[in-house]
Amino acid sequence: MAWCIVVKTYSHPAMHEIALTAVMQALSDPCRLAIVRELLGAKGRALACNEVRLNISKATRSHHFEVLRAAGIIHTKMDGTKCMTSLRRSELNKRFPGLLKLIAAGN
Amino acid sequence: MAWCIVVKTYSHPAMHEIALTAVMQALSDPCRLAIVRELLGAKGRALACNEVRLNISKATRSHHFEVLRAAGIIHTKMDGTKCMTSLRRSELNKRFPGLLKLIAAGN
DNA sequence: AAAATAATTCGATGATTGTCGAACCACGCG
DNA sequence: CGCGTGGTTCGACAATCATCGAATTATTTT
Repeated sequence: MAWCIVVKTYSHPAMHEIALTAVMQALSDPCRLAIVRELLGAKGRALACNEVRLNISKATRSHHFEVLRAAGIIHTKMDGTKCMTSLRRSELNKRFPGLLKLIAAGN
Repeated sequence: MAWCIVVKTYSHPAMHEIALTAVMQALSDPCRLAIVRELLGAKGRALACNEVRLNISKATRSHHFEVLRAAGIIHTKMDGTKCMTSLRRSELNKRFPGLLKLIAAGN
């Protein structure tokens, strides 16, 4: 008998594959910018997706996290029924120095 | 007899009116990013719109400059038949410190 | 086993966007 | 004056995007 353990995983692009335009695009939506800022405020702690306060449906929320993931900005990992999200801080700082600071300061 | 001297002018938003999302949005297009980089390379010298090399039609070009202008990134001024474009460098550096450096470094 | 929880996937829909050609306007020059 | 140059404006069109509800999957709790 064969076993196949199915675990949901997420694909994260390598940093060097990421274009600045993609990052800008991802951050051009107020919801997504809010998500990133929340993560910045969490000081490195990973957040469950639903921990981020947003007035949008589950589906839309999932979509925004997907976009941020594809843009290389966040990292997602399943943990039981929750999915824990964190910023790819050090990588972003290496690839796009100043970006996170810009976002944190901005307003 | 009444005179009405009609001169084409451009409206430029004040810096404090500009949201980071709008800036990100404007820079999320490869053409527009290329324009900004060209201006960065011009070291403060204002460029005529058509001086920027782009494989797009006049109409599209005009559109992109309009978007950049609305986002507060460039400043445009008529000069005879040409329109001269320059970066709003110091203002951008004040409002969004690190942004221009990010764009210049990016790749 | 059933219920509750957390999140993704799947259409669908309406809005925004990038692109273009064509028409247009203002200026400077012969 | 008429023409060329530089740029804008106006539809139009296709593509992308944000948003949602409903169906679905996986896990934990009861």
